[in-house]
Amino acid sequence: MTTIKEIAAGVNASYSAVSRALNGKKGVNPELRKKIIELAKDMNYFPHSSAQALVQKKVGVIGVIIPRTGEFAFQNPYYSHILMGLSQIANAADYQLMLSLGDQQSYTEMYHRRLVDGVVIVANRLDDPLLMEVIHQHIPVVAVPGLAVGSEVEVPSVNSENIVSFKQALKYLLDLGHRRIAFITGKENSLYTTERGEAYRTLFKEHNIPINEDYICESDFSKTDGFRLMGDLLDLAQPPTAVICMNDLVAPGAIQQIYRRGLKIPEQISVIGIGCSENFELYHPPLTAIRTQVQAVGNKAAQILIEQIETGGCREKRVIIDSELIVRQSTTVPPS
Amino acid sequence: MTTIKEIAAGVNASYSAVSRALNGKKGVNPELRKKIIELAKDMNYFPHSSAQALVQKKVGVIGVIIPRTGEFAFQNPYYSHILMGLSQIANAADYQLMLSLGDQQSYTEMYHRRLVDGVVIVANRLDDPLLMEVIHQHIPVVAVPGLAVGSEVEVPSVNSENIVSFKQALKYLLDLGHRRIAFITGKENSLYTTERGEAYRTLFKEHNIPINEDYICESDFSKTDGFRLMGDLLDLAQPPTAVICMNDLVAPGAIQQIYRRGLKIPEQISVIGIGCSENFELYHPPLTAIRTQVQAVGNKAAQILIEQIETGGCREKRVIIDSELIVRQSTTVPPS
DNA sequence: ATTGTAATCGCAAACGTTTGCGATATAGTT
DNA sequence: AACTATATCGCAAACGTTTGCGATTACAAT
Repeated sequence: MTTIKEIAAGVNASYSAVSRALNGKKGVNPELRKKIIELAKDMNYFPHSSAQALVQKKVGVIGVIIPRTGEFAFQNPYYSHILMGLSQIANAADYQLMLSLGDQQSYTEMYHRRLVDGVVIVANRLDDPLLMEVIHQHIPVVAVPGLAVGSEVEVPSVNSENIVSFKQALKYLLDLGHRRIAFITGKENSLYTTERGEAYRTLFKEHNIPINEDYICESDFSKTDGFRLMGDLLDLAQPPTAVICMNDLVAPGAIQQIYRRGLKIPEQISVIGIGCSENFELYHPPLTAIRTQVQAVGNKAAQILIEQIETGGCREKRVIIDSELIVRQSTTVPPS
Repeated sequence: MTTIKEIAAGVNASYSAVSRALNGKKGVNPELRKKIIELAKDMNYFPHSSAQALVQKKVGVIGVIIPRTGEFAFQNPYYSHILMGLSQIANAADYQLMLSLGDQQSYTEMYHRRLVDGVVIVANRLDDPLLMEVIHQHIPVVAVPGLAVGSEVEVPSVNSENIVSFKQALKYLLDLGHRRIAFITGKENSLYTTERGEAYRTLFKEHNIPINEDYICESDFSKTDGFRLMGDLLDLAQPPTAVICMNDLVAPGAIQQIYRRGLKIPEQISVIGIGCSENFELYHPPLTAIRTQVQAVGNKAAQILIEQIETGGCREKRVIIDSELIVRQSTTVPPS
């Protein structure tokens, strides 16, 4: 471990000269600076980040908290996309990512211990206790996907667009002639569930179509649950002619159930997916889906958080990243 | 930010008394200790980790480096399982996880800057340059999956069992009567590719079956490539009657290609997967697969790394976690 | 020769901990 | 009463940086 002192001794200068030289600050003779920089490289010097953090009051780390709701929530490609997105921006701004899986870690504690300069909370529950802690503290934080609009607490958040694109998908199915449209949604208190559920209900009301509550079923976001619930749907006396699946896990689960029953997609049932998967066109058949740009969500979240850390403020309180419906071959007119 | 000094002032004691009390060390009067602990809680005190790191010469963070080989290598559930496994053990031992995606971060730099106490490198390339850096330094490190046996460099590593289970799967297919057995493998310089490829060749030689090189095709581990290569295989004049897929991404890609061609599994082609997915039984049909216990790999890797950090040594140089073949319904006798 | 200006440089404090060591106090033993 | 053993406690150094401030120097302008 070579320190700044050793370099100082090596060139017969003071610590401060070395520090200034290495940090590109003025006040050090050009040729001394050159000698310092060379020696530092020769001695394989790296600044001790803890020492820096102590005096700079900043560690250069942002925490990423992913609460473990089910056993394997982290399995969801949603999370890897978020992480990729965060990583890109954070690294470019010289921040590291500290990952906290599971529920044991309080982000408040991470911040108070100065392990991190700020935190992005990937919380899918609207009433997430971790998220609620934020109210009485003012800690740099950004929530993904954030709280519902009109919620009493105000937290900067980034989210993919849920409502317009979902209505677009529904409308597309209605236009094809579908009326028995199922929606395998997520857990009750998730923002996605709330927003899309409302979109479903308002659109049906706008079109004066009665809502069959049997067609809206709550999953735990998992493939297993997609499989199970699709089974329930197909067991109904009047099974749906189309189904929209909440995310990248529910869709393959549901599709596998459909094939298990020996049904054909889209001839006997139309399927629409939602998610960030790059592989929808590889599905059998290629899957009509709402493409959410989760990586872009991660990008934006990192950007907003870093802005908070460095300026103390935050211009954008609630950012929404576009989603779009891409029609492929898993949807067609309902069977007659 | 409440510091130890403020607490000391609050109870009219010295910093050292507070420190000792809070760290459960002896040498402080029980009732003073009680007062200190109470006040610390009241004042919402948390130790400043950088200050601790400076004096303890340890930051309590382990780095996880996941080199970005393709654009989205991180998509692979392999990585989330590793992370879950690492997280479990690390958190239990009061370590945090620092995640470095992409190739820009040198783990050597992470260590030299004292951002981390040690590093686990998730490298799938045997000649990974990051992994090679380790040779001349002695830094606490563990590689997943590690280098080939007999490699000149010796790095502690953890891996899932590749050879025995793969031979078992092959033998199972041979016993069913298959001779045209394809293997969609990974990239050339990956340990998995190497070990399983060798297993394939030796077993075929042992059984005096000529090896058709067309049946062994290298993927980039992605679903897209699984899809593409399965297409190539089915285009052969003598297409295989069975195929083994490298990982959790290649298998669904290949299966989707098979369905795209209108073929039936397993009647027309048998499929075996390999991976850590919990969802093999949800596949259509339920997928015969080698189940690798990647989360357990992560557990072990964390344990070994922490042992290195804390004791300086490492008893287990190369750990292998069992894999097992689970026969489900995607395999049967070859079509006549 | 004097003053002014600017650049270079080092001292020392500060960041918030932990910890060895010596000082003091208390209790116990003879 | 004298001594020992033990427990409690604070001082101050140490960890490796950064940085404000004052000191020094050089050089030009007066």
